[in-house]
Amino acid sequence: MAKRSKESPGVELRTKLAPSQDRARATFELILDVTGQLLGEVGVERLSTNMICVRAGITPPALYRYFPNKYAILREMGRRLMEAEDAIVLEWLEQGHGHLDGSLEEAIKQRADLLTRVRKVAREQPGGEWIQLVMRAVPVLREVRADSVDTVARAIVDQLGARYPSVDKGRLRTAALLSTTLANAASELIVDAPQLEEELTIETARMITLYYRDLVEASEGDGPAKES
Amino acid sequence: MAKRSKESPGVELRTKLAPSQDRARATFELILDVTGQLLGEVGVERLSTNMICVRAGITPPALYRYFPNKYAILREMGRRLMEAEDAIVLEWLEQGHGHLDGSLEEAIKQRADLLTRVRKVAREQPGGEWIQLVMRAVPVLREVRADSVDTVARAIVDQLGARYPSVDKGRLRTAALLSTTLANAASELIVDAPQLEEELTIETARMITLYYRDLVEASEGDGPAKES
DNA sequence: TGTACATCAGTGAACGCGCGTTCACTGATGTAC
DNA sequence: TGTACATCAGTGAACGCGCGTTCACTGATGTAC
Repeated sequence: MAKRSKESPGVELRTKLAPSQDRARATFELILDVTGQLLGEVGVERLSTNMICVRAGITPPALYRYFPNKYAILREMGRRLMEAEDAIVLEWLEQGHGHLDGSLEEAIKQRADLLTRVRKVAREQPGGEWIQLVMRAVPVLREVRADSVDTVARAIVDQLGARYPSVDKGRLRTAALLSTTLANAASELIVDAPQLEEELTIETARMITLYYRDLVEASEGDGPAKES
Repeated sequence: MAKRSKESPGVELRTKLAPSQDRARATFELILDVTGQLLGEVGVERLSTNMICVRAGITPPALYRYFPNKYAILREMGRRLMEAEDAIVLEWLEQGHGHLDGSLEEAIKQRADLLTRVRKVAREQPGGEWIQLVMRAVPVLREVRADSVDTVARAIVDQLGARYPSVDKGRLRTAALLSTTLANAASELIVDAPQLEEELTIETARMITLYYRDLVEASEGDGPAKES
């Protein structure tokens, strides 16, 4: 979660009091939950603290007890989602599923599984599919997402860099950024075209896997993979 | 630009009067221009019609003469950007640059050129890099972007479908959606990491090209491209 | 186990502000004769 | 070329509303003895 210091001036994003009683914890969670619902229904720009309070059945001061403003709520939601997603990806990497030595189809299948699991986490969080979008569209929140992408990219570079030392680290990092970005973008595409979920998942996995393969093979001394 | 009918109820998105005099046209353009500037500075949610008027040096009724609300302004900006980008892609396809018969490196270079040109169009429009984001994050505007992606995807299916008839049309469409999505996502990544522009462009081109290659080769009777 | 007290959690009501939007109007531009 | 009139473009000032936020308060929960 890194650099909390570099926050843009004027907008406090940290949560305030941490709830200590059960009732309070329930309220805190309810606020996040309701915000997630509303995100999908009305979008960020029309979302307001008053609206959240009405839907949650609480009064504004209860909300302000925990959050200084709506951006802090969104940030907390984003932080949690990123954390959950990152955990899945990091675990997957540690288990060595990111390696490219076995069969191509097997590697694709492994990656498709990963994509499915990451999306499942997002779907289980109310409004989860919208939060990623919000993290990008709201300037003050971009950092949360950037941190997450950075964390994942680093882990990929570490893992694959160790396994395939001949691959240029810079290119590996670019590849990591791109594949992470494509995976996220594909998720958002599925929100618009849910009937294509399965195909999009497998094809995204294929696209990423083919690319890493080429990257690894090209650097292993036998030149660009398959020039024709 | 297709289905104008399916607009969400309650939010009018069409522009109102078309300006007929030079002064009016200048005002119209100024509004779009200023909105683009502000988009990057404050984000969609804090953007307001009053704010636009102040920056443009006009009074609110002047703005309301042409636009019913801020979403109509954003829609017009989005519509223009999508139109300009689509035109470039469609022309590129018609010139046959999307074919995959020549050398791999040549195909990648052609595609990188395309990506660069598309991005250039976005950059030339004030706030252009933010508009794509807004088109996705604001529910009422998603249709504009979806239409554009759809247009491009269709063109790709037509072109490649004619050239490589053995490729399954459904898969081709999925591929078209994915590649378009990746290209867009990469553009947004470059906003955050401008120093990586060149690498990200070439690697995005590589990723897409490798994928199409595999798709085409796999269906041309010799099975999956390179199983190991 | 009961009670007094401290702390935590949430309420009711209101505030000032900037939002989107509109009214009745003035000034600029174009056009007919 | 000049003038009268129609239309177009933009102004000044205001509106009601919902926004974010805060005040002084009540009720709920936990704790010490």
